[in-house]
Amino acid sequence: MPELPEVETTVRAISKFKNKTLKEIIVHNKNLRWKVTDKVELASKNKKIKEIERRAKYILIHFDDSSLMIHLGMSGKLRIQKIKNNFFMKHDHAELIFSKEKIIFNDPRRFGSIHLTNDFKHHKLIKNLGIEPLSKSFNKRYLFDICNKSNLNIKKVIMDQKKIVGVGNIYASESLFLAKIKPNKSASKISMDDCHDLVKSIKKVLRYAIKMGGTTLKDFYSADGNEGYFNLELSVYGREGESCKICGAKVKKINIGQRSTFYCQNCQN
DNA sequence: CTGAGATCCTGTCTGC
DNA sequence: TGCAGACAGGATCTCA
Repeated sequence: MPELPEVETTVRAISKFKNKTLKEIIVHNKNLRWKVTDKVELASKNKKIKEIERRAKYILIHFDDSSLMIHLGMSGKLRIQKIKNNFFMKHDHAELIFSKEKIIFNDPRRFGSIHLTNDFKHHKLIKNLGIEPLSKSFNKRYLFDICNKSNLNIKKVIMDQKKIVGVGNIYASESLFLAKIKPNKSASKISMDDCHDLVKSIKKVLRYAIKMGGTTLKDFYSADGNEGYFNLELSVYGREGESCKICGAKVKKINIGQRSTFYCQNCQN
C-alpha cells in the first residue's frame, strides 16, 4: 500500500502523540517481515515521545534514548482508536497504548516491520537509504549522475531506495507519465532535460498526493480514518486499456521487474 | 560490485 | 458457486 505520500499522511495523523507518554506496546503477532524482538515491548514502557517523523517509507517515533521504526510494507496501516472502544480487527498485530487512545498496527500480508533501536541513523535498514525526493539535494544533476552510472531502465532507478527513497510502484508510473518518459527507457540514455522534467514531476506528484491524503486503492486509510483521494487523480496507474487523459491513446501495461507498469505509448518517449 | 528472480504472506478478483 | 491462478502499494536475499 504505502509509498511516501501514504506514510507521510500517516505520520501527520499520529503527530498529535508528540509529547505524549507511551504507556506500553503490546505485540500480538511477532511474525512480521522480521521477527519483532522482545525489546520492542520490554524497552518501550512509559516513554515520552520527543518527535515523530518520516524517513523514506519508515515512520520514526523518537524517545529520549531510542527510536521506534515502523514500516508498513505492502498492506500495513496504522489506526487510532479510543482505549474504551474495545474492538479488534483481523490482522491487528501491535498496539501502542496511550492514556486515552491507542495506535494499532494492522497488516494482513505482514510485510511490515517494527524495530526499536538506540541508533536509528545507523540501523541497517536506514543507513543505506538514498536521498529524500522532496529535499533540495534531489535535483536534475543528482538524477543525471545516478542514471549515468546505471544499466537499468529509468523506472527501476527511481524506485531504487538506495538512490531515491519513497517512490513506489504507483508514483513511479505517474511521475514518468507527467515527465513524458517511457518507463523502460534506459537510464543511461536519459538527458539532462529529461532529468529536469522527471525531478519536477516526482516532486509535483508526491506533493500533490500528500495534499490529497495519499492514494486509496483498496483499503488505505490514514490513521485518523480518512480516505486518500489521489486515486481519483491517477493518470495511468491501473488504467490499462483506458484512454490517456492527454492524447486519448490507450494506456499500456507492461511488466518491469515483476511489477505492473503503466504508460502512454504516444505521450511518453 | 551488478542485476534478475525468488521469496515472505493474505486477500481479492477473474475465468473456467 | 467452487476452485485454481493471477495479482496486489515493498524490499531483501540468493545466486549467477
